[in-house]
Amino acid sequence: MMTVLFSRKCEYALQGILYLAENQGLGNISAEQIATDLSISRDFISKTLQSLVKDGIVTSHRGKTGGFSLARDPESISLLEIVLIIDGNSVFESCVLGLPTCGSESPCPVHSKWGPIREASRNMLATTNVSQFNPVDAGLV
Amino acid sequence: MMTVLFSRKCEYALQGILYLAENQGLGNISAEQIATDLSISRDFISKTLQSLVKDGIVTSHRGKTGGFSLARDPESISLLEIVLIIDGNSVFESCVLGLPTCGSESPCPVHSKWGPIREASRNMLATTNVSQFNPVDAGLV
DNA sequence: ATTTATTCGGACAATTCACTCCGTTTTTAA
DNA sequence: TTAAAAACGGAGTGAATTGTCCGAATAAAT
Repeated sequence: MMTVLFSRKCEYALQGILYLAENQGLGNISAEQIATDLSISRDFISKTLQSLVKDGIVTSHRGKTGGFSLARDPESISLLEIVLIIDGNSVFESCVLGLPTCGSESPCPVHSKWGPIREASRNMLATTNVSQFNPVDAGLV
Repeated sequence: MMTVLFSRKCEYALQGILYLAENQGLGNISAEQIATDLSISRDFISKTLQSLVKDGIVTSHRGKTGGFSLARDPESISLLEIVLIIDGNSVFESCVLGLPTCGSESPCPVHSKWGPIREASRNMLATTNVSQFNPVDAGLV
């Protein structure tokens, strides 16, 4: 497995959203520019952002001067929301050992130990919204 | 991504090791029986355990009455050791957003938040040894 | 000795994931 | 009106992972 916790597509979605948040107010930003600045594939980040358009997180405009921008108030967009859209919530509910029957009724050997860690990671993502990374929104400018 | 944190092979390795720990003292246990009890593929768990044989975690015997058993004192086998053998340590050092440059010098937006969670998960695995799951070793019998 | 039951090794098949490519549509600028 | 630049859609490619299969080697039981 190459990725840590999330799929590649999810990682790119998070990177892309954070990039749009950081550069909010600059109007439409093309996939070309995002890809260049993040050093990732243009076609891939383009497709990833397109799927976020369908979910109402991002808006897009075609044609010259077209591109992507945030569709909503950045304060209302948590990292968790992005993760749930792309990867679903299986990360937060599946057994870490892969046991299909693991649960509160028939817990696996590390079930109780893993629970708090899983909750902490979920909570971290839920309480982190993308406005914290815009210099203006975060009061850094 | 189907798995939570570890590769399928690593999940099976952990399941297999825990199974051998639980049934320690019963002599050799065949891949057939392990696969049946864990409801997974016999050939796959067999191959996975074979790789653990090479690392000195598990011993194997061919022929009739052959099978697998723990090679070492179960107290000396931590879950972390298994994970490092199969999946390596990239899980514990890679950026959760997938940014290749992320580190203490140029941290990603969630670097400081993710650090403690990563340490907690690593610590959980490091401090959990498989003897805790043998009824005799754990003093449950 | 023969049969049976196992690990072992290698090759192979299937699936998923990550990415690429190409043509179409849309929109702005010249 | 034409050209350029962008998102969009769909198909296709490559690699890694996952899982299967088969035969050989080994060892115990009969």
